[in-house]
Amino acid sequence: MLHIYNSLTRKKDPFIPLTPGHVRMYVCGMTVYDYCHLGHARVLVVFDVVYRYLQAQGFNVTYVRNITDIDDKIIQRAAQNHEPIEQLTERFIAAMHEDAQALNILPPTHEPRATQHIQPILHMIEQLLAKGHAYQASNQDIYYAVNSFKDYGKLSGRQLEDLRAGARVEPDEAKRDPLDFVLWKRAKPGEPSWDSPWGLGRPGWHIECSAMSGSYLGQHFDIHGGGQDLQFPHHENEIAQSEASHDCTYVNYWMHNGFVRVNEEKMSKSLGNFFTVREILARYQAEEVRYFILGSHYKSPLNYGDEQLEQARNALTRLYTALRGLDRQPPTTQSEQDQTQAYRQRFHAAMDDDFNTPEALAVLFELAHEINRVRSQDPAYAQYLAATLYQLGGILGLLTQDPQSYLQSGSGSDTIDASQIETLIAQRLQARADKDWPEADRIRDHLKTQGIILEDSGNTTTWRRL
RNA sequence: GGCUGGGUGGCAGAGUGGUCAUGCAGCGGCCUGCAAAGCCGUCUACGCCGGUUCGAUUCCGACCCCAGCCUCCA
Repeated sequence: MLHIYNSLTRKKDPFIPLTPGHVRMYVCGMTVYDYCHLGHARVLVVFDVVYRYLQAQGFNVTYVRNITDIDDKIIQRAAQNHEPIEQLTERFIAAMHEDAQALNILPPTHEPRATQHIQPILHMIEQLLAKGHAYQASNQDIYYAVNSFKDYGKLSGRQLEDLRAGARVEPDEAKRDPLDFVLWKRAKPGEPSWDSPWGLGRPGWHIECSAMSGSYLGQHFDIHGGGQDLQFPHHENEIAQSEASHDCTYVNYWMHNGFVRVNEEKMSKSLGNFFTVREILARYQAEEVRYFILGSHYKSPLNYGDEQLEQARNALTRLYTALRGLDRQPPTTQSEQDQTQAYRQRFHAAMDDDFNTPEALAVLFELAHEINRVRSQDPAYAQYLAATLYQLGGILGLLTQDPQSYLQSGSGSDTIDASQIETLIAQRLQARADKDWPEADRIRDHLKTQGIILEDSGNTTTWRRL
């Protein structure tokens, strides 16, 4: 049975969806004013695997991942660029979709945008006002009154007192309590705005997720995910908003993925030490990036570096090398299933344990090893194993390429093309037939300097890129 | 200061109260014209100090160290 580490209970809880067979999941997506960086890629990949695995387990999954397309940073960036806000956000939404597609991320069921859900947002704010959980301050902004919600702090394990002690007090703010947060912000001249009972304005950040998750998943749903840094205050505030307005539990399972680090330091926009997905994709294949992300548990820190990406490349090379020449057809007969059963079980046991992808990957390597071991003596068994490897890899969104094309495709600038390589291989085969070893070795060494590795097997030669 | 997570072999990274993680790298062998790939074998571990236990890297306690959140951030 699947167990998920729940940030709310701080332990692994057995996963039982509210509706049998149906999982409703919401993940905080991006604020679109810049390109996705590796941290965003991690969220995308991690929850893509959650989505895929739940589906592989037979659940019907409604997966919602929002887009924040209105906020201070967007307004600021648009002004800097002298660009209309909508043009800016459309540009980066398109870029995000490109990155996601490259990383083999399945599209979520719904991808709601804040600006297209102003009505439900207004409705929720009205409810909160009516119930006394929100108030209009002297500056006209609407704030959530944190002290009106007795469970505030339950997700992040904080006490209101402790939070107040460390809270930064902005002198010009009209809040009653420094921890109160804005639900509706009145528009300044020139800013995008929507009409509301409290005048022209725009939503605060936290309210959009409460409103949109409610619209698509209902007031109480199964899984809510996002980066660790959203646990407080964003998710805490979402709970406060949703539970106060609906008088019911908001979410059963909270999942938070760890950060990407560079040199043991958090990769973030404020530190400026981030790498965009497209920068990385210029140097490594998308599948290698995906493998790199899944190579550590989603809650652990993930240290970014060339060495790590190269290790991912080597690891994938090993898997694809084992798969070369074998078929991806899944086993169909009972006996085929039985022969590979132990591997499936171990893979699922790993994934059932809070999506332990590193351990699941280890099972893939054991399959690869077994394939290599038996392929000459028992080709039929090797074929079942290969099909299983493809199938399990597919649950992680890996091994979707043809082995030949993976092994022969480079990431960066290739200096030599396939037909040139083939020509040289033909020349070398002749040299080998003539037992002209120095010439054969010369060609092989020459290709090696171009990053091409030759592999002889009998009287055929295959090649791959390093 | 408060609250979360962590500290595993050369590197990355799982896990477990007493036989193997896994990948890369190393070493020896097989295969090969030589390689590559692969196979067989093999070496480097569990922050520190106590405690529980027949036995602890794994459980408990203290300590040290690291990262994160407490302010926009995936």
